[in-house]
Amino acid sequence: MRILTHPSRDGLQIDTVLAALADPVRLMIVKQLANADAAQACVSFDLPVSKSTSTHHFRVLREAGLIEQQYCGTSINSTLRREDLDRRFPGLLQAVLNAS
Amino acid sequence: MRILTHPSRDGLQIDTVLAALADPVRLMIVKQLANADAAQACVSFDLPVSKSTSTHHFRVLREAGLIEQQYCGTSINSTLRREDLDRRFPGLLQAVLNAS
DNA sequence: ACGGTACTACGACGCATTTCGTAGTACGTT
DNA sequence: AACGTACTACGAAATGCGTCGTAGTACCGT
Repeated sequence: MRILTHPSRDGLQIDTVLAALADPVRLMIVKQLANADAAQACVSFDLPVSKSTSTHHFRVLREAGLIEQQYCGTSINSTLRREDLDRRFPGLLQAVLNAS
Repeated sequence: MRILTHPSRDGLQIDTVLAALADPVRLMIVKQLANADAAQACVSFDLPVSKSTSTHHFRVLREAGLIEQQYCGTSINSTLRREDLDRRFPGLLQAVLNAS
């Protein structure tokens, strides 16, 4: 329960990334992260689902390589992997964030 | 069996578009369409699934607004809705096509 | 040590999606 | 009219996904 694994930048797959973004709840998370200046604890997100469902979605995002999560006390701080995403799939993140 | 309905450009939803792109078979179709100079009949696609499954995926793409399909004899010619997509979600299609 | 907070693991349920085969329709050709 | 081609509709099976509750772990504060 101490180490969270993340895929490397070169390991990001377009299929996985698109699938991760294709869920409305996860899209909310990504948008809230994009608008945040600092890292956010999971608990600070405003999501219309239960705690365990949140955990599930954060895990999907992390395993797809969209966010980075690290422990900080009892919390987990999440950040958007902007730079890695922009390098690997230029324009993708911005296009999704601009939408709607 | 004559008229195929397509969503309007303003009716395109980012969730639906991303979900449509998140399937490997459908991504193949989109890529093959992007590389084609002219409209393609469904039969000319090289896909690792059965005929009825192809029909299903083409329908999903059409209903998401990614492709346009029109009857042409016994065939259906499909084209990518590049312009509509670029207007509605600038940069998205290109980013996906560039990936991998 | 105790309690509280933040998150996870697990199992379960319901629903959507992917897949296919079969049967059928529409159209062109002979 | 008869046939072949291209695609669709429908139903069925398998799989996957989103959702949740419960029980549990890890950490911090008192």
